[in-house]
Amino acid sequence: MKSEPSAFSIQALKRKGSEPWDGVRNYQARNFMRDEMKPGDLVLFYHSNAEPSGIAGIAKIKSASRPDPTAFDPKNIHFDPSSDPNNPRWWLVDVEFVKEAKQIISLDTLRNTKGLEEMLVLRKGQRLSIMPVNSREFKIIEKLI
DNA sequence: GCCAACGTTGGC
DNA sequence: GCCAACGTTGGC
Repeated sequence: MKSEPSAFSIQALKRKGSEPWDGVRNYQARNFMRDEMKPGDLVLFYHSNAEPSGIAGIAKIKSASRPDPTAFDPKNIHFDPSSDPNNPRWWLVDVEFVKEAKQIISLDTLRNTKGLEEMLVLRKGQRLSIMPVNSREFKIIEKLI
């Protein structure tokens, strides 16, 4: 799961303990949260637009998916007037802090680590903010954190 | 700050 | 259903 640290960092998650992953307005990313993520699933927390960009820690899915309340709040920047409360368009999961990396696992490091060649986040033009990681890749990265 | 890559919107 | 225009993402 990606986040710009200037907006919400792994340190912010550590401080707060957990956080509703609201504001996602991309259908593919929503589908991962709504349909695929289950409480207890582990997450790589990625800092985008950062210095350096890379994996900043590990988090865990805390809740089952639920409608994103910010979509119904006209004052919220993520308000979506076409999302019907009776048939919510946008969903979120609550994410819980697990671990902060001793140092960021940078994109450069990821690219140079054997076994991570196929990682989605390393693909050119990949802008998706939530994407799956396979368990083999996860284990390799877990050792680096 | 630049800009390539991509997703979404809306006229037709 | 096509596709140009537009907005956003995110590495650099």
